Amino acid sequence: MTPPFRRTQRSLPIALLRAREKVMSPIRDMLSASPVSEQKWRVLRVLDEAGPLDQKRIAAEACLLLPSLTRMLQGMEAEGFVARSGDAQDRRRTIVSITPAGRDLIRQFAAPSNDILGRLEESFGRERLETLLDLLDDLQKTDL
Amino acid sequence: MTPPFRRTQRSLPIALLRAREKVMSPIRDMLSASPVSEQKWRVLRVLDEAGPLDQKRIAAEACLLLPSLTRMLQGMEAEGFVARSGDAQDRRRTIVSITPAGRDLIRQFAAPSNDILGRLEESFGRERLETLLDLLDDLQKTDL
DNA sequence: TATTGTTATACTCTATAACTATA
DNA sequence: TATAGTTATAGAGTATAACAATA
Repeated sequence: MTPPFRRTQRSLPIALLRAREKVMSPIRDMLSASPVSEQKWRVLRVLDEAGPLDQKRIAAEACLLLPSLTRMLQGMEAEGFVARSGDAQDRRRTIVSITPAGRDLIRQFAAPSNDILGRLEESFGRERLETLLDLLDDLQKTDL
Repeated sequence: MTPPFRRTQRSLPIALLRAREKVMSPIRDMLSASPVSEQKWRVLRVLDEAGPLDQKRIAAEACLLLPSLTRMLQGMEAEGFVARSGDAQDRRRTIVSITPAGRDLIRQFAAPSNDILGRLEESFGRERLETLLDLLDDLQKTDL
């Protein structure tokens, strides 16, 4: 009788999780010295890069649910890291942008974050890392 | 001034998360019809594959913290999916094994689970999936 | 002294549904 | 009617420390 499943080593969901835990471990250590959670950090990274976005888009980009995001943004707005304003074209929408304080936070942790990923690049190999990122990107775009 | 970070599309932690969310989405739908959470499902998969393990090892394999695992195993034991027994050699340890009911649960969801991953393999490509799994496996083993 | 596992505790995020306002 | 976002609520998992038993 053949086993009903791929071995967990060959299970894509578990492999993705294990790889992510590996990479996130030092980043979590870094973020523990910051005023934001891992999830809030993702929101800041997305806003810093993409510019102002509505909440639905942020939720999709940062892999969060809208109700979770609402709560997080309320906190982050109170802490001064993001600002929210209504969309004049579509008044159902709220446009969220990163503030100077939010950018300062990002910059403050840019160095340690890049150190971590630089070390990874060194031991794992730049070319293989590029290949991995390409594959992950394609996977995300694959029809299921 | 160059941007201080890689684009989030090229950020490994976010790429891993997005890819995982993509793959997990249909699997979560599947598990919603089961009596176990995503995390408990991981524990069952690990036990089914590796055989009886102590809790520290399960936690490492399934990417869970020991206190979380303790609570989950108490529930799973009450539900009859796992059994726990003391280790005669080292009486600090608890050995956990999957029960017949646990295996039944695994088998019950083997087909839909493999369907999902089969569809993925079809659209993403078998060879690229193998490459991706190899890279993820290597990443997990990389020194940081 | 170090390790395995448990308990306690506080907190955060997840998940769903119901609701408001706007389109 | 559908969509964007909020609120409410329940529950599960995360994280840390402190503890017990054993090594």
